Amino acid sequence: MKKVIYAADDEAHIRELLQSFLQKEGFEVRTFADGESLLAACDKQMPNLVVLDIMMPGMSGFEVCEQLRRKSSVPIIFLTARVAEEDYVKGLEIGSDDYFTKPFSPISLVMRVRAIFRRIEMEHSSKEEIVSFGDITVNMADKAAYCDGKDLALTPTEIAFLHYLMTHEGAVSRNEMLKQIWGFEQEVETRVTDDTVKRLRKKLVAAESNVQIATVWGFGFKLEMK
Amino acid sequence: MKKVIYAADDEAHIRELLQSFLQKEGFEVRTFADGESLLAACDKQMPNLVVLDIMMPGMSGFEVCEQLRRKSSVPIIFLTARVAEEDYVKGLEIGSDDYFTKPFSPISLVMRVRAIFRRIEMEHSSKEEIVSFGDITVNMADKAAYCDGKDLALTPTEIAFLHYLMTHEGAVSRNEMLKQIWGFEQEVETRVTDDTVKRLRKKLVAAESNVQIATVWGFGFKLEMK
DNA sequence: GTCTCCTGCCTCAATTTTGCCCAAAAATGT
DNA sequence: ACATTTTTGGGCAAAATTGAGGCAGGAGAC
Repeated sequence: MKKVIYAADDEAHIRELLQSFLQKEGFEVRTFADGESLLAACDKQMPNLVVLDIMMPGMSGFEVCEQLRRKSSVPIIFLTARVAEEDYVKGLEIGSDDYFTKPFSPISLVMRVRAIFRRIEMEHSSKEEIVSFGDITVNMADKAAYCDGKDLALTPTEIAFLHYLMTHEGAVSRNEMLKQIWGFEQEVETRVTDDTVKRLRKKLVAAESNVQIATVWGFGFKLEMK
Repeated sequence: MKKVIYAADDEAHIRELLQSFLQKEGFEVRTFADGESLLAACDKQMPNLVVLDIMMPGMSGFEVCEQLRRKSSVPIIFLTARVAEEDYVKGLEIGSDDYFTKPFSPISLVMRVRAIFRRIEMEHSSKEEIVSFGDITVNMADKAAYCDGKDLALTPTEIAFLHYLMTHEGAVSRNEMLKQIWGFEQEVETRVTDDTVKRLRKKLVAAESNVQIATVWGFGFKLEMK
């Protein structure tokens, strides 16, 4: 899914510059000659990032920013011809993410945009929810496991089992599994772990993963790479 | 709760500068003369933000960043004496958040730090009024949802449900929904979520949206694009 | 008062998961 | 080599979960 970027600037050649450089990076870009039309477009669909010139006829970039901030925390980058510190400070105070002084280096702008998106994605994916081993990735937020990006279609028990194996170094005993995943007190046959392993193995083989579940004889299981 | 900031720089006067300005802003600041000691401190307690000089004896700022990124997505600001573009790019590529070229304006740094924290808080408090996913845009101010700009005519419960799904990454459990949208204490049948999903799906299909609500078996739901 | 719409709940059918049994295979001990 | 213990894999059916249609009470509009 392409990231959508809206940009407002009254100077046509700046709009062209933004359009061409950001589009070349694979973003979907829409430019506007003034803040009002950008705001109107946001009401229909909020973009993933906004670039605002500060000095514009009609609403200033600051005013547009304030309006946007009532509805959304979409990242905003200001463009300014003035270098006065107070503008900079004011811009950041009302919630912008960055600013560039004209003339700016397009490559720097692109880099900054990518840095902002990377930051947001990192915040979202909150790291420890996603673990990987070999070509297998388990995403607990999605409650799903993937092999090379392809969904393995695991059931709740299977996901829990695999995730436990992946987050615990070395071999894991059957009793530990029964305690952690099935609940200690439950009257389940000790062999249920084997059932889950059986089904997991089948799905791993079907997906041609380079990961396999090895048996630790008389003890439990551990993950291995072929 | 004070935000904690760690900073590493081999130049004493830079450390003093950072210490005094950031402390004055109400942050808890600890400075280190090299990257190793900063990493060691992170093992004890991860700060809310890290400032790294790139050129340091021992580990470079980049190396410290790479180590940190294995454990955390803590925001990182680089300080550099060099203006070469490749350094900038490299720094951003390995997941930093920003950079400053020495000599830098302390007030600018402080502003940037506050902007980063503000951004994180906004992300967290997910009180977004306008959010989009695929061709769907939900505007909580209007209590309306649009598919490509066309009103979906959703009811209050449906709007709340869809908005919650859109503002929460990954799958959402039925219990979470019941708690957040129907209110925990209420004695509602667990299946009411299914009812809302049923009705939402019907409207999404009718609007020919590229968004669909996927079932996470035994857990809840999540948004997907076709 | 009447009408419409929203929403929770019920039921039945279809689907999926999962614990269990059993026989064969593998590993271990004597 | 032989007996014993453990693991494997197939198959099965009970249990759990979900989807769709329909219904009715209640809030709000007219």
